[in-house]
Amino acid sequence: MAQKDNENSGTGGLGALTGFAGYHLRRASNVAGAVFTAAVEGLGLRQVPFGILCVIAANPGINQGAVGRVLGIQRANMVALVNDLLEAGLVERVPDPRDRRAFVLSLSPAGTALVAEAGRRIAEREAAMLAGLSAAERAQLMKLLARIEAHEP
Amino acid sequence: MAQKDNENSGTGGLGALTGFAGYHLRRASNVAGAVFTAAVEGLGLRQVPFGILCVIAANPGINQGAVGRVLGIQRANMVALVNDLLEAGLVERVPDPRDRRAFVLSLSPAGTALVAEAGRRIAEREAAMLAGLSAAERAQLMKLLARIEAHEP
DNA sequence: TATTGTTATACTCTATAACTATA
DNA sequence: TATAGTTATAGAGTATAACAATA
Repeated sequence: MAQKDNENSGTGGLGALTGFAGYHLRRASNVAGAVFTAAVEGLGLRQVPFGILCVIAANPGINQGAVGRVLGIQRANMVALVNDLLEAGLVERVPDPRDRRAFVLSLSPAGTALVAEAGRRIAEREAAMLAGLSAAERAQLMKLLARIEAHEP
Repeated sequence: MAQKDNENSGTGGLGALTGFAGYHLRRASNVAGAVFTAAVEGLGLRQVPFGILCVIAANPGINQGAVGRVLGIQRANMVALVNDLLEAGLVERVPDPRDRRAFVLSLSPAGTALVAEAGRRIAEREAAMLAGLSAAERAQLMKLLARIEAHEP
């Protein structure tokens, strides 16, 4: 019998794992993470801080708790992340005059420039990553991912 | 002006992040991870060790370096992962008679039972996660993710 | 020389509990 | 009482460099 040299040809030997969406989401997410890392090489930027910068850029005056809620980051974890961005001179933080518990966040000129430059590079690399997908397939992918993101476990 | 209470209605205030596949892959992967955790509650199992068990189940006699290559796990990180599975009595490891550097891995009866039980639970929860997607959409999702997984950054 | 398994190490991301000061 | 920010801590996942034994 010349068929079936390999127990699981076509699945890479993944076995039951092949059918689980969670596994493929995690692997694909890791690939996208590597694409991100390659794209921003030399900029000293990682995925989560870049996300924070994008949210602040889109919502100047937002406070850090709200940023965390948008991105699904715990308040406790936001502290060090925002501190790093402050120390890097990418974000400015001033007390909120209407709520003395809170701080108002905005991007510095350097932060604005970095988001723009990183965004260009990431878009370029992601386009390469998705080059095998038609425009309709890319739109479909984003739609399907959005529906999974909306799921409450 | 009743329009535009929110700067970015529809995108959740994500700004430029909205257009990046990597962001949505990471968020969707996190949701799937939470679904996994809820599914296997009480089994003492996490995503990566479950993946290892599945690969060993599908490839009895495989060595740990090969498992790592299938799953994209560094050799160095495989050591502690396999040791944990050995200590938990889920995996058996015997020296490879044909290569004295290597060990041959297989599932113990407990490991086989755990993979079966966890697989059932995960399939059930993933079905709920994907309940809003048609069968065609689910197939499309898996196909698109597989193409991203195949990308070399 | 290359590969298997190993140790050591470090960083990123996520998670929980508890505290403070304001609201 | 609830919320904004904070501290401390822990665990999971991923990454690199270097080593010994074997191929």
